[in-house]
Amino acid sequence: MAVITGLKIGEVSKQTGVAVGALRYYESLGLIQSERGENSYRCYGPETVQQVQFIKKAQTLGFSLDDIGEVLTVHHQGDVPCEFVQSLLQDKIQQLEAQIQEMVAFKSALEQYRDTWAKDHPHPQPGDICPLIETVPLTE
Amino acid sequence: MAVITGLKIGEVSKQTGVAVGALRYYESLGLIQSERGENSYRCYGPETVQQVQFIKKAQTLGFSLDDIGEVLTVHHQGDVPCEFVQSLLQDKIQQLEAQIQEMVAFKSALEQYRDTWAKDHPHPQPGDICPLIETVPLTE
DNA sequence: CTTGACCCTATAGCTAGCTATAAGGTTTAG
DNA sequence: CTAAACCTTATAGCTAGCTATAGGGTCAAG
Repeated sequence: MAVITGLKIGEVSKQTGVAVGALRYYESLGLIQSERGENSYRCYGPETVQQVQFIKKAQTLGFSLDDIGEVLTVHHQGDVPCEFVQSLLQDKIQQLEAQIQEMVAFKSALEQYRDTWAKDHPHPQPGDICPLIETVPLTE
Repeated sequence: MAVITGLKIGEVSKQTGVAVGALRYYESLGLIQSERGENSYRCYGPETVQQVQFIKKAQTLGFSLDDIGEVLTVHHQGDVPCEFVQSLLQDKIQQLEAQIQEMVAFKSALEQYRDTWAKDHPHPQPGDICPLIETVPLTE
């Protein structure tokens, strides 16, 4: 006879390193499930630990809880979500690349301002708060 | 006799392109000031337009409203805040560089996962949700 | 004289992923 | 038997820079 080990939320928390409040939050989002004992305590199966670790791992890859929920939905439909995960990952990589390029361009712009200002300090106009910033164009 | 032109908040909004609510928010943070007419309407001097544009320009450089508040404090103390602005800008550039490096490293890690997975699809373990994600180590 | 365009304050909501708190019920160790 | 250590729900708060809404007062044109 298999011993049915129902885990209390604090035990899941200790085994995964995820805070009790966060676990309840995941449950409110439908990422994990629990039964209730007669005390109304949440009662988790041992597979929950793996599921929570799955969430943590997916988070380290930059997946949002929303993404993870979609992955779990695919899983619960009985499908293997690997293809879906791969396409999500590819999206993340592309978004990251776009953000990096934006940030590099922005950094260059800031360096331009810094260097221009260092060489050729702008002349204050009457009423100026800071002539450096005042030279920045208004982008509408 | 100089004509005293008191601007109403909607006029400042139109001249700067900044929403009325945002202007009230800036005022709540002490970034701009107003007098009140007997109607209790805010009444702005014409220099307010330049001040709001200053805020917008500083924002395009990545300064937070908090930063901008500090710059304005220096200004209101009668000092020219250019040196302070330059040091803030240098900080921004360095933070940006650090973030870019983080993101590049993270992107490489994701690409590694993607490429490893593409070559050598991991074998599902019993209970796995998605073998791809399951191979990610738990970072504690 | 009324209608619409303004203005006011105060509060709630948005993003994301939680944490913290209040106000209680349960269980377990001593 | 009591106190600590759990558990429960519900709500508020955090970041930043706002926007949106409710519920009102004021003002200008026709």
